[in-house]
Amino acid sequence: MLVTNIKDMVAPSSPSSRSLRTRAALVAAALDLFERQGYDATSAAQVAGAAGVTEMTFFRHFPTKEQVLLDDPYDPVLVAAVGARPRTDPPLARTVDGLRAAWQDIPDDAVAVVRRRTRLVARTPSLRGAVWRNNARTEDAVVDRLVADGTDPLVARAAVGATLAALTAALLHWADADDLAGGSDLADTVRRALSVLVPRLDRTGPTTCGGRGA
Amino acid sequence: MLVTNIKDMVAPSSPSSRSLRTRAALVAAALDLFERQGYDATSAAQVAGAAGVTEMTFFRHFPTKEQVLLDDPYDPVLVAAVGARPRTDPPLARTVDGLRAAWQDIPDDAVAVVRRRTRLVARTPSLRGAVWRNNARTEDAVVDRLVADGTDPLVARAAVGATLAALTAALLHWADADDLAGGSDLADTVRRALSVLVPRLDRTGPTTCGGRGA
DNA sequence: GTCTTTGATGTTAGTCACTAACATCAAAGT
DNA sequence: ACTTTGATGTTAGTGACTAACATCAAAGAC
Repeated sequence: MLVTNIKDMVAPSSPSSRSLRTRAALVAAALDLFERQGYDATSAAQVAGAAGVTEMTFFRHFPTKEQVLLDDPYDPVLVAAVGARPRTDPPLARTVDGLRAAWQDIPDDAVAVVRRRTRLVARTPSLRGAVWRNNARTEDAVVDRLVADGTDPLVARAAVGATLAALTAALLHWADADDLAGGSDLADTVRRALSVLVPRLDRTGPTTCGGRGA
Repeated sequence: MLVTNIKDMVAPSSPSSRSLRTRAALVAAALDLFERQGYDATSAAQVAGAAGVTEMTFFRHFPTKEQVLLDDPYDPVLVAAVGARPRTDPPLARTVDGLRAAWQDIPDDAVAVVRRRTRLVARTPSLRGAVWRNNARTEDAVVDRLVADGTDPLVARAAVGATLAALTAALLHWADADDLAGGSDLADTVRRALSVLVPRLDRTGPTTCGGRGA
């Protein structure tokens, strides 16, 4: 059992192209079936079958049926965006401004897939819990960053939890609306929801208060 | 099938004392077993058995295994507290002040049971989703109240979602701490978390900004 | 080109949350 | 006593997972 390559010691193995293809097929089949017949009415075995694979293989790629819908690796981006805000800002302002920056410009193709998934979540009550379990990961990551900069843990939890809640409200609201309406712009919806927590300064017109500084 | 009593027309039936006893036994057995051997390691059938009843009966009283832990009917209290705040206040301030008022003074016996349950949730990752599914009910109720008063639906969702997130952060933080420490006061923890969103005015010392008014 | 290794997949069998259909029991009213 | 009706039990089934073990297929060693 000799190790023939350093790479094998670093990680168990980088995912093979075969594995990646299977995973992609599962995600595609899941989105398709969920949209056509509903999330609850679709079994994991059925998704696996549509992807030309076994139920067992499905669960080797995704720990739960929900996770096939929610496997975005955006956390590092958010953590970086929040961390980039001045450490002198209060925690809530740092978090809100960080998320604001991160969601300012989203590539159009990303918007499309976010929309499909969020629509499914919005109209499937049993998936709400999954969203929050997913948010928990993100929350932990951002909280760790704030705490590392000296923020009180409770304050950090409250600030990040509240901000992610507002963001989630925006996403669900946006996904639930019809595309036809003119007001269904994702970035704008996110901005409106976040400004409930921290008003923006870079805006024409009067603001309620001086803003976020000490 | 004649109706012999007006009461029978109001509700299918008021829960009999027998039903109430069974329900209480299930809750007690669940809390006990969950604390002793963990939530995940305890099956619904086991809880039912400890309560002297069948698994089927368990699910007749609680739609899911989680709900045996989370059956508090506090929603109307919160809705009333938020509704009681002046309609001229911005939505976030109304919500935060409402929750603040509702959690200001909690009877000591209620604190004890909230603590037991919240501790379980805090140390059981698989229960996090349940908390949010529970919060969703409360969120809907409070949002409806705000929207009825003319608040924009997206703004209402963001405000209420964020506030409940901060409150939940406070509860989890408080339940996770050891009782020994002096700072483990529930009401104070809630106040600290909520003041991240809206600073209080009734406080000595300088505040960052004018507060919540227009 | 064989040989070998190793990760990806299949097979089987089992647990547990939950549901539906039907039978029974016990209390409460007549 | 008789009847009604809600609470409970019984049985059987589905679907989300998990564990143990067997197999297959691609990538490298020779």
